[in-house]
Amino acid sequence: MESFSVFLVDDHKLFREGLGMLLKPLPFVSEIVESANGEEFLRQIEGHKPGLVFMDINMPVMNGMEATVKVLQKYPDLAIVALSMFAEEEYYTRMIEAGARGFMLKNSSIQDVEECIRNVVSGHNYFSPEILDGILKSINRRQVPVRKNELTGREEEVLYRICQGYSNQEIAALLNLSKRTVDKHRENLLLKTGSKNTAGLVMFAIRSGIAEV
Amino acid sequence: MESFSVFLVDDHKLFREGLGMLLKPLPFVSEIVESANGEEFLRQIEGHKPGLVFMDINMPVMNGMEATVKVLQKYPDLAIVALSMFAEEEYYTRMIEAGARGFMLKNSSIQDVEECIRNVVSGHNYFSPEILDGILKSINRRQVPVRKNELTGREEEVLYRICQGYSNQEIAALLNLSKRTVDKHRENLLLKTGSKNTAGLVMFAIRSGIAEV
DNA sequence: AAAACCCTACGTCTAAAAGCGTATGGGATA
DNA sequence: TATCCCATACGCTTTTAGACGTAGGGTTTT
Repeated sequence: MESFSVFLVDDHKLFREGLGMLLKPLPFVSEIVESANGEEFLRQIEGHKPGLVFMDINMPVMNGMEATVKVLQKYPDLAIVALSMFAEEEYYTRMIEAGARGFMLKNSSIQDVEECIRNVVSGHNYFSPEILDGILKSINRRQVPVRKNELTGREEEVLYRICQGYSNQEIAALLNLSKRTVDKHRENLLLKTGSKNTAGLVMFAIRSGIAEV
Repeated sequence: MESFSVFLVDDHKLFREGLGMLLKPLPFVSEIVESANGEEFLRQIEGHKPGLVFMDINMPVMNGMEATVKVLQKYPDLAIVALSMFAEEEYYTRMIEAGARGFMLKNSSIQDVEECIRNVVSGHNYFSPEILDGILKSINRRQVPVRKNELTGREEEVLYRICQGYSNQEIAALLNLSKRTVDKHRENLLLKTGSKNTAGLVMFAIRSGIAEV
């Protein structure tokens, strides 16, 4: 295997640096470049094309899904591995759609990472075992052929405010809308996210990065 | 400075290993021991007393606050530094109460960590700048001298169910209580956590580790 | 023994959320 | 052009949550 440079995109510096130290000794890693978020990554990649990217999902400014979509428009054969704390369906389905070749949980070992790299740079995929379990499960309970998610901009905005503790009335005032409009957005949010109440909406928002804990 | 062993307590293996790689070269670090959660840590510390502990807060089985309280009962002079993703008041106040000597955010640099270690092992404290800001702010808005938090066992249980999306009625059935009792617990939860509605409760629960994302 | 705290439980009232349906104008898209 | 999706908005009903208050029986702490 030829050696190549690796990009680490994650907003937590300690994690980036630590992972960098783990990767540096690997024989096929020639260089490591760090980015704190998707936007910084898109800037740094110009004239500096990596062989592999480890991409966090939840990041400020620009998250990993957006960055993945954008960078693959320009470099369609780039190997991207998503990094996440959570084996959450919403995450890996979106990242797979975005074009990521692998999905690793942050509680993996460095041996797993090494195996992942070998697979991914040779054109294959790699998914943490927990993710594979999740994928199989989600295939089994696929009663509805309809896709549920993908919120509209307004829905995300309303959801974000809900997580901040605002009531529909308050959100309406904030966004200059009728209270009944916000009611409707909330109704659609419950439907799309498959939640049955506010608690479910908040959990969804955090998992999908719309709200931060 | 004499050299000493360092414990890393965090449920994310990659983070542990990475931080370990960063710490290993430091001259005063003689050995690194990893634990995946508070319980494992308490087992491993027997006959293996470290000079310093980096303790994650959100962990399964036993979280960082509980582990800190317990280990300090036995080794009151142990230096413990909390590690967290979030500069959240609930976190650092609890960890400070528990007896931690420092609080670092996971987006710190290894230089910060080194400074932190120097301070803490010499008996001083260390807090990330964001934390210090938060502490100052919280002092400024201290209208109420009353302590708000510390939930009872029942309250935590109810809160946990709320995060799972259960209504009060359903929780009552689940725990064999009157619906009105659960109403009351929920009311007290709002009061103690300073939330104004369900969304706030869920956010609190996640930050404090009562619910997992 | 007294005080403090916890868990349980009830009553009443208002506000908010949730579950339905309908509808219109605008923009993108097929 | 016709179709689809989005954002906007309203009506109606039921369920749930939130804001007060009170109170007994139990345990733990002082």
